[in-house]
Amino acid sequence: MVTSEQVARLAGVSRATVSRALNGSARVSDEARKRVHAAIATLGYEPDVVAQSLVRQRSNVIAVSLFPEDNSLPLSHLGRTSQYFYLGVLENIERELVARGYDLLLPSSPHGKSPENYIRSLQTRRIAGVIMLHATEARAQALIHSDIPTAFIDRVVQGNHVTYVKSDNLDGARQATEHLLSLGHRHIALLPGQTTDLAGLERLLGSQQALAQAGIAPDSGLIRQCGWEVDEAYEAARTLLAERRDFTAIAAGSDFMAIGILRALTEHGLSVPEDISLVGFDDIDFCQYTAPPLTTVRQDRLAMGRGAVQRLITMIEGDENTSPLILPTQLIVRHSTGPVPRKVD
Amino acid sequence: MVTSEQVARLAGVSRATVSRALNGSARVSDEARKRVHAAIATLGYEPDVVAQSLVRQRSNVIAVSLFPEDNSLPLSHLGRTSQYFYLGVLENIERELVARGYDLLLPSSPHGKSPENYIRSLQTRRIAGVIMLHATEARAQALIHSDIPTAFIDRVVQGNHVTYVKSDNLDGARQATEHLLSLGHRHIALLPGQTTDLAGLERLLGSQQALAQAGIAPDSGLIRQCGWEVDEAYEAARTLLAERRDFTAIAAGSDFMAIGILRALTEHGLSVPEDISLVGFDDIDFCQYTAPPLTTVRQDRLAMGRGAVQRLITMIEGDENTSPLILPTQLIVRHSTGPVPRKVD
DNA sequence: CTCAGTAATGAACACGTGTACATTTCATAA
DNA sequence: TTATGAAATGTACACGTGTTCATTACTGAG
Repeated sequence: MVTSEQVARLAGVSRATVSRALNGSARVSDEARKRVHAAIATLGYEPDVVAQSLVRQRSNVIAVSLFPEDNSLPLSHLGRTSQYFYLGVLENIERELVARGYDLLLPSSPHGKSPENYIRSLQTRRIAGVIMLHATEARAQALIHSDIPTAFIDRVVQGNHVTYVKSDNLDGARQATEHLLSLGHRHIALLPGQTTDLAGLERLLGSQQALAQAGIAPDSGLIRQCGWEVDEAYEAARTLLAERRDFTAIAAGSDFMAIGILRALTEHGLSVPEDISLVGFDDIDFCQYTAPPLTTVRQDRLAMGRGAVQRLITMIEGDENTSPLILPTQLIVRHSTGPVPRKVD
Repeated sequence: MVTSEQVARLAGVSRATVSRALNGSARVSDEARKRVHAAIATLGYEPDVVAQSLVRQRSNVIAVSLFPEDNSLPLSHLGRTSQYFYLGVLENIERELVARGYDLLLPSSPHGKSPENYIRSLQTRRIAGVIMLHATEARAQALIHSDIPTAFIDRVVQGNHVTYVKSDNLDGARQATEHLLSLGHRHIALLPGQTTDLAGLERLLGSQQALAQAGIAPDSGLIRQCGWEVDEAYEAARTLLAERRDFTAIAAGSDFMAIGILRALTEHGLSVPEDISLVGFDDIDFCQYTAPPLTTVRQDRLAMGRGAVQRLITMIEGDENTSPLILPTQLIVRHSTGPVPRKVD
């Protein structure tokens, strides 16, 4: 390991000058600066990140929570399948962090700890900030009340050192529903996902707004609340079909849910989009490969990751109050939606 | 921040005694130990991980490479879709690391750096060890020749401080092919994936072994080499169909490839498994939700993650030569395979 | 009682860096 | 020439921990 001491010796200056030459802030003569950089290049010196973290009282590490916090449960409250969406966000978070000189730590702490211990474990690691993809209520509260800068994804929060990034779920659901309406559908079943999650609730409201605007009376029999998982949507769709409800289209709360619904429809002898139109949400990679390829609402994973990092770093660097970011969504029309079938029976 | 100094003061001992009481090795009187633990509980003390890393000359951080190293490319050489498989492995790596008191860092270093800088950046972070899911040749070589303990996944390596974990791809492909043979198939097309990757090569060889053992002459016209991506497999399958080859089954190198193939078959008016049987590889979550649900070969992601962590930690703790781990694979029969169709034409 | 030996403990240094403060150098104006 | 100030640099301390080495307390044998 080559240290700044060796660099100083070779450059014929003191260690303090080396440090100043690197961190730029203080004034160093051009002469000395040049010699220092030459010595660094010769020796291949890189500062010891650990020692820097100790003396600066802060590391360059950002903790990102991707996995469920309780490892006794195989599923997170948001569902295993949501990880596939968040993986895309994570990848963009990673790129943006690296570009800005930060490291990414997974997970934020040992599982199963109390919120207090969770915060403490972040502190003993000198974590500079946190990005929350999956957060339990307890941890979210703990972070909000701590002074650790945190960016939440898909969760609305308020306070100092805290902000959030989310998609405009309401508008996305509205777009999807309006698309179905424009195809002539009037009886549209809604399976918006877990409405105790904000995302699910907003997707439900967005669809309802579009229906109301089109002058369609709400039919509570066509609204089904269920979890985010494929199987749950599958079961909900089966129930809906068994009840012989009258509908020609379904708006799903996520692509994985749409996949479950698609399966239920197919098993029931219905074809998509000839008999029933189907819209998903998220635009995961997989959508293009279902049969038929899924019409869906795209969430901008790149902007989500970048936006979270950019806002988090702003907070870390001192700007305590950072405005949240609401990202536009975009309807992607593929082949799971079509015109209303003519009534045969 | 509560420090060991405060604990020492409250317990009425010196800081050295506190340290010894925590790290166990040296002898401390029961009396003192008890007072120290009481003080720790009262104050809620947790050791400063950064300071520990500095003095121990080693952190408790394991770097895991999940994402492609060159962020100018949207795809890794192993393909974007392989991330979905490795995400499952990563989750198990994370759990096992946390259970053993280690942290997980993503990524291992800034992108686009030379192998020398890559190693140096690991060293300045005092990284205890590395798990490689996606590795370019240059980085793999750099790690092998460094003294940083490294566990490779799906890559065979030899040397000190280095070991690997992989599935028995050969046997898996053999199982899949034997399954097709047992259903009466004699004309089996092979799309084993990227055969410049070890996994692809082994899957090809496994299938060929099974065919040879059944006394079937190799038909090079039924072997198609292509990349791991859905689209590549889709195109390869289309070409195969356009050539009007005579086959009743396809063994794919991955589930995502199978999805592409399934699409090509469906578009060509063929149904699975009535006309053509199809086997995948990996058993990603998605397999259950294709139409029809995919017969495939399961790789044990839990054992893969655990095995890599367990072997890595063994190396970190001093046992330089650790044997590799070859994991058994398991055929999962769903509904994409069936008996040979009777010849109609 | 004395001496040796051992268990327990504290003082002090080391890890590699950033930075406040003191010191030196040098130019400029009175 | 001398005083003044700014610019550049070096010295020394701090960050929080682990660990060596010296010191103290205590036990048991002679």
